[in-house]
Amino acid sequence: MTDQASRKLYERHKDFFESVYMVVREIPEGRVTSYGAIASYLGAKRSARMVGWAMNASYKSPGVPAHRVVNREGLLSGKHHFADADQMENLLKREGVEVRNDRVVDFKLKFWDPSRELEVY
DNA sequence: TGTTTGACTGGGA
DNA sequence: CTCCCAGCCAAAC
Repeated sequence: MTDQASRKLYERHKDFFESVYMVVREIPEGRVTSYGAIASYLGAKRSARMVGWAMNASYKSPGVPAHRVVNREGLLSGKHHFADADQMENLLKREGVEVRNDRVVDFKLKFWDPSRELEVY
């Protein structure tokens, strides 16, 4: 591996959580995306779990709408990490996203894909 | 220092 | 539909 490549890898890793937060902050109200879609946009397609870790620590960073990130099936897999068991669902419903049985209704329609909606820098 | 555990996912049986 | 697996890698233990 070249020096440049390893430096790039290091930089990407160092800023990964912050990069995740930047993307999540761009999710419009009333829309949702998935851990994998964010990872994919950041060039780490197989690191969806790391996006989960980032969300786990997201309370430390202001203005990160963590409730708009769900899993690939539209399930609210992170609901237990919010203050109340129903907070994630309530936040979504408040902005017009219907939720039934811990799943986003019309997930396909509400889905916001950063790879399609954001410019690649 | 080694192992286990996940806010995950795509593929396969 | 269910179940399993490999790949992923930071934390926690």
